[in-house]
Order: sequence, then C-alpha cells, then structure tokens
Amino acid sequence: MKSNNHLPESELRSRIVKLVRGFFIGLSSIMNKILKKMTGAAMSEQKYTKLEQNRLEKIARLREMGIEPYPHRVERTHTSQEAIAALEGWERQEEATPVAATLVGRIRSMRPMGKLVFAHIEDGEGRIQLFIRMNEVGEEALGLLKENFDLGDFIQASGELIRTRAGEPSLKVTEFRMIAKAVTPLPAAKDEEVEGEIIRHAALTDPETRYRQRYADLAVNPHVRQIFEARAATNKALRQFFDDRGFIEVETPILQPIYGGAAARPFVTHHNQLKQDLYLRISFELYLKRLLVGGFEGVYEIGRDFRNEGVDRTHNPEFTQLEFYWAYADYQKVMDLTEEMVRYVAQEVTGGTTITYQGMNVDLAKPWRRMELSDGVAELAGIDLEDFPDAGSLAAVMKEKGIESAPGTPRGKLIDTLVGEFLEPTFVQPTFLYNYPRDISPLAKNVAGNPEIVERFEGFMAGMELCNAFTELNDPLEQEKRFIEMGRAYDSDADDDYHPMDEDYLRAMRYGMPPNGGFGIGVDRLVMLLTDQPNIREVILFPHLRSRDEEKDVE
RNA sequence: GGCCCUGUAGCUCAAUUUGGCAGAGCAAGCGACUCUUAAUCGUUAGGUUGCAGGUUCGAGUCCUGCCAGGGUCACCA
Repeated sequence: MKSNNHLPESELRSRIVKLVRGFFIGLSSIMNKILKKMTGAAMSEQKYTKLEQNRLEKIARLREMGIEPYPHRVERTHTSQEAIAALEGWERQEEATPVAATLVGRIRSMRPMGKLVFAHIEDGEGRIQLFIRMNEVGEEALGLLKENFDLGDFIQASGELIRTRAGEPSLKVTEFRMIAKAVTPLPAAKDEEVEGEIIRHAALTDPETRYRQRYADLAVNPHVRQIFEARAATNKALRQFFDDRGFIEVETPILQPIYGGAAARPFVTHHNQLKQDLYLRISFELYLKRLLVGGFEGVYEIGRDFRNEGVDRTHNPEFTQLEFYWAYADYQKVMDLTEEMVRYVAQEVTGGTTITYQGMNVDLAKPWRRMELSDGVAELAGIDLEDFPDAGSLAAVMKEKGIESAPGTPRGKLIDTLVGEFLEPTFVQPTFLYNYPRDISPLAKNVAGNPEIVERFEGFMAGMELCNAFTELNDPLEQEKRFIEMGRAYDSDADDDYHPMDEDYLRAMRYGMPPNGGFGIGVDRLVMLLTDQPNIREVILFPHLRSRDEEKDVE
C-alpha cells in the first residue's frame, strides 16, 4: 500500500493543488445549484415544455390572423398512394393533363431552402413529398408555413402531381392549410434511405414509453402499425374459417358468478346494487358447452380472458382467446381442424404457409407431428412413466434429473412439468402432444379403458405452447365426481386454487350433452408467431403496466 | 415474490471504469439558401442525471431505501 510520506515533493504539491482546486470548484457548483433552485422556485410550476410553449404561441398567432388551427372539415381527393398511382398513370399518358390533387396528412419532415420548402406528409397508407415554392403559393403563405407549421402538424395541401428532378413523386402545392396543430412534438424518428435500405435514426425505442404512449409509438414506428394490421387480419381469418364451416359466433358472460374452465386465479369484482361478488372469466369453456346442450352444433367465441397471475414475456393479465366446441367430434377431428385452421390463417395473414419465428423456420404446410405424451416423456426426458405410477416415485426420479418439486405435488402436475422442461422447447415444427394425465384435466373424457389418461392434446410450435383441446367429458355423474375430486385436491393445497362447483353446468349436462371436441388457442401467441414478435406486449395495443407514481397520486 | 441489468435534454446516446465545471447528433429558436430528401452552412438556447436519504471539501459516478422498465427464476397454460 502506498503512503503519502514516500511521495516526491512535486507529486505531493500537485495533489494538494488538485485538492484545493477541487474544493473551490465544488463550492461554486453548490452556489450555482442554490441559485438555480431559487430562480426555479420563483417560476411557477410549468405544465408545458419550452418546445410546447413555442407551439402554443403559434396557435395563438394563427388565431390572431383569423386562421383556425383545428377546423371542422377537410377535403381530400387522393390518399398518398392513390396520388402516386395517379401520377404514374399520367406519366404513362393515360391522362391528358397533369393530375390535380388535394392531400391530407401529418408533416413528418420539412426541408426549407429559402424560397422553397420540401416536406413529407404521412397518411394511413404511406408518405408523399410536398413541393412548396414561392412561385406558386406566394411570399406570405410561404412565410406562414415556415413560421407556424411544425413537424407533427396535420396539413391539407392542393396542387398538381409532379416528379421532382430527383425523381420523387410530389405534390406541387398551390394552396395549403392547417387542419390540426400538434402541441407536443412527436418523438423524433428520421428515416434515411441508403441503397434501398431504410435506416432509422433516433426512433422511439424505449419499451416503457412505447407501451404507455402507444399512440406515439404507432405514429412514429410504421412496423408497429403493421403488427396490429396483422392482428386484425388474424381475427378476420379466424372468423372466416369458422363461419365457413357452419360454426356460430357467440358471446358469453365476462362477469361470472362462478369461474371455471381453467386452473387460474381470477380477478374479483363486485356488483353494488345486487350486492354480489363477480369474477372476470378465466375461460369461456363452461358457457360454450352449455350451448351444445341447447342444440348448436358448433360454437366459437373470440374474446378476452383475465387471469390474476404473474406477467412475463408470454403472459398479460388480460389476453385474447379463441375457443370452439364442436358437436359429434373428438380430439382427433379437432387436431385435423387445428392444422387446417392454422394453415389457413397463416396463408391469409402472411401470404404463405411457412413462418420464421425468432430465427426458427416453421412449416405449416405439412401435417403436424403427433406424439403421445408418455412416448415423448420416455424419449425426451428419459423417463418411462409406467415405472413411476405414483407422485412420490416420479418426484424422486425427477429430482435425480435436477427438477425440484414441492412436496405433495400431484402426479399430473409433475408430468406437466416434465413436458414444459424437456418436450416443449424441442417442438419447433408443429407438434400435437396427446393423451394427458386425468388429474390436471377435469373436463376431458377418459381414454377408453384407461381411467388415468384423458383424450386431451396440446399444440406446440417454435418451442411455444399454442393451443389446448380435448374430447369433452359429457357424462354428468363422472363430471360431478371430477369436480369433487378436484375440490379436495386443491382444498388441501391452498385456498387460492380452490375451484367452486358449478352446479348449473352439471344440470345442463344432465339434460344431455352431445359428444364433442373442444379447443382453445391464445390469439396473442398466434399473432406473436405470425408477426415474429418475442414479447406478448408487442401484439397487445395497450398492455398492462404498473401505475407510475404521479398516476397513483391522482387516485 | 427472488436474483441480475437499466433509468442522463423532446428523441437517440456519451460522461460512471479511477468522484473534480454534465456533452454530442437529431428536434427547437434566430439568420442564409428556388430541386431537397438524416438537405446544407452559421448561430442561440435547452438538465431536479427516476425519487428520497447517506458518505465526502465535492456525487450523474460510491452506499442504503423506494419507484418504474427489461431479463431470468418461481407462480401460471
């Protein structure tokens, strides 16, 4: 360890000088801060930033000139892309005179060059350049543009369509007006085109801001808009697929007095006038199957489920599910229909039957691999389930393989853990895993002659679980037994997991429920796969985020 | 809920290693420029470094707590 005693005098002196200098710098810095705080406190709290105040002044200035920055009505003859097409038509001599057009959109860039201004406006279909010259609009209007129009403002512009010397389709503007002034500047996003590739500069990337202010995200990130267009196309394709096959789309209660149909904790709410607690549904299953009792042969619902659980890359508290129930079908038929459905949706949304997800190529054209669960566990986990007929022995052999489990975990849950650990990540190409343990599938029908296994399958691809289906249990007495069994299992576990008996569902089943196959798929995950998004929040417009401090204060 | 990482100007990021006057580009203000396209050139301004404490003569930097986000594990399909 060094000691100052042994330092040469010169070094010692320089250290002292540094120390003394540092002291005065520190002192002046403190004084500066105090001064700043005093002047800051003198100014009242500012709601608007400097940039915003600047734009507010422009609004006032426009109104002084008798110009309303938020007019009621606008005119438009072409969208940006229609205008480009019209220009190309004229260039092919399809039109006799240059095309006149009135366009609207948001100003995304402005390049003033003295008595000439280039600007790009953006509408729902894309961008087009405005060519605004003093020759056409006059000195006064050009001054108005430069002084009071900003990036982000919505503008209406009229003129004729031309191509600039650089070859870009443009509107040579003769008249323009403000149609909506932006107070807050959009988060900067500049595009540069280099050899056909678009390079994005300073785009809005912070995920928190993007999710909390999705409007700004959508406004500056066109690829985000594309994701939600793909999502809309997915919903449309799913509806088309089932409508074409005679299924009827239904809507069942979101507020339910008794929740069920899945192993998940619900959100609880309360009806004031009825003095009744209600649950936000965790699944549609029990209501949809009641409808088969009522005589519909195929029903489906696309809607929101709510599960009071952890949030991560693949889980949002509310998520969209598609469920269908199909009378006179079994899980084999449902597998066939699932293959067909996923292929159809991919074709409609992406235009092809192969998708790339996070670097994995998934082929949806071929039939899916079908693997019996016990075979998969034997092959991929190296455990023959027949050798471990009870939970205790299975937990022990799993522990040898490094999988810890809580004492008393039911055998079915252990098997499910094995699937998640050893099988799921390997299922890159579409795979059905079928024949599940009964104790984690209380609504599924037994495999004939085997009381421990049910006719249930799950579908996987790209290492992700996508859907879940079974030959539905339609024996009311067996169903009641299963409910009681499940209630006992969870009763001993934790109150949280306890599922109440749905007596009305049993009554419905006692009237007679046709044999049927049922199915559920996470639409968000399907959209993730189709749009190659690694996070569920990228496919949900307004994903749930924790409240921020200032928002909490308002409560 | 556990562990790891992150939070700096409207946006994207430096400065944190080793404590010593918080910077740049874009956006913004002013000026020049009649075919630009991240236009260019000149110039000006812009900060509670997530919040609150602590250590220190001095903290964006070190320590503690909190808030938010990301990742991961657990829970959960």
